[in-house]
Amino acid sequence: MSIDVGARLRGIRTTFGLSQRELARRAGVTNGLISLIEQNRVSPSVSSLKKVLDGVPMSLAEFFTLDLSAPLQTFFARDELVELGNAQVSLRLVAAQRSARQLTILHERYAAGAGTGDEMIVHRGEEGGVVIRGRVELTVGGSARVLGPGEAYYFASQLPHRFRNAGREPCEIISASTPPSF
Amino acid sequence: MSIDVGARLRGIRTTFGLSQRELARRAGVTNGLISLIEQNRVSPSVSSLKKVLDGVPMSLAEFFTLDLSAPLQTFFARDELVELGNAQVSLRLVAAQRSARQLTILHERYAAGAGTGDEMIVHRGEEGGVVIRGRVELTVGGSARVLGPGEAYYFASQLPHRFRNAGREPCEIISASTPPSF
DNA sequence: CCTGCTTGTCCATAATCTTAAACACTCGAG
DNA sequence: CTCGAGTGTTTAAGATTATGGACAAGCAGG
Repeated sequence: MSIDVGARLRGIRTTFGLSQRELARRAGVTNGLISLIEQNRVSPSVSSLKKVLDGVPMSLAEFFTLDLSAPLQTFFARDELVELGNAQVSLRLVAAQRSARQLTILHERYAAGAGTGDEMIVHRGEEGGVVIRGRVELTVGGSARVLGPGEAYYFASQLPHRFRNAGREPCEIISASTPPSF
Repeated sequence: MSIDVGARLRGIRTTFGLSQRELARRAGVTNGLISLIEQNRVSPSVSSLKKVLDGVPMSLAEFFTLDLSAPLQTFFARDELVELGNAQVSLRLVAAQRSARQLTILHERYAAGAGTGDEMIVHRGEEGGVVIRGRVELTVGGSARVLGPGEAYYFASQLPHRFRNAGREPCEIISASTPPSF
């Protein structure tokens, strides 16, 4: 048995903030079983393990796919964001290292007068964001609007869209889109 | 027990062309156990299932990740390739539907009648490619197909596979595999 | 028709897993 | 300190799984 089922289960349970008894209650098994499994003193039957994981909840596939040796990074320092932009437009990607991302989260910064260009952008998915500094002119479909700090947007990315810094100081946006384009 | 472990195991075993006894011998368990598991008359312990899958070989993660109801596409017609390029650069993506790809690309060429030999190849990872000239007979798991120029393939390398030039002229393939085996 | 080899299934028993209950420990409140 | 409620662990007994062997069916060759 090369796979340490016990350590996996314990790691998952503690990650979810559950006690053995609480997990056992949710799963419909006894707390003793959880204890024994976590100590690798028994190799649970697939049906038992499934019952236990249902209490998390988590699928068997997820359980065995989980890579405990390289836990996914949760927090990212400022310089851990990956810069995708240029001198005028800074696009700093969150969790670029993560392989199976569902979201692209960007910290965007536009110099005065800068923007995404005259060409309208069109791609799949949806995107949204919040302006945190400066004034941004956002054009989506036929309509345009200037957004200031605290204001936000959300639209289907199939609609032609364009960003432009409409002020005299740099502006910043936190944006998110799915599926990942970077 | 919502997951049909028995059917999965049987499907995998037959795909690999193994009898219950042969798999049992490789796995170091009894053939009776294989039979009982496949009939879902027992829910094997994780350690037993691991032993059985080691005889294939296949990991627990792969076993539970396998989607039998919607098998991953193996063959792609010319128009099933997804174009990712533009007017200047054409990028036609193979198996765009499949998430989490990590590929290395090869340009392969087989002389008339040549191939990878009679032995089926089995290794870890995934591989795919495009035929650009000639005709190639590709056998993957139980199924075989002759692919011509513009057609493509993509499959998990754990499935026994074999390439053979099925035509009278040399054939060429642009292929990709992961992790790099050569 | 046999013989020999293969296949998958089934059964009694041995081995293992699961339960229920008790145990020891920690922590905070009274 | 003492109590209560929480934690994880342990153990014996009951439930389930795994084994080793027997069984019937299918197939190829003599």
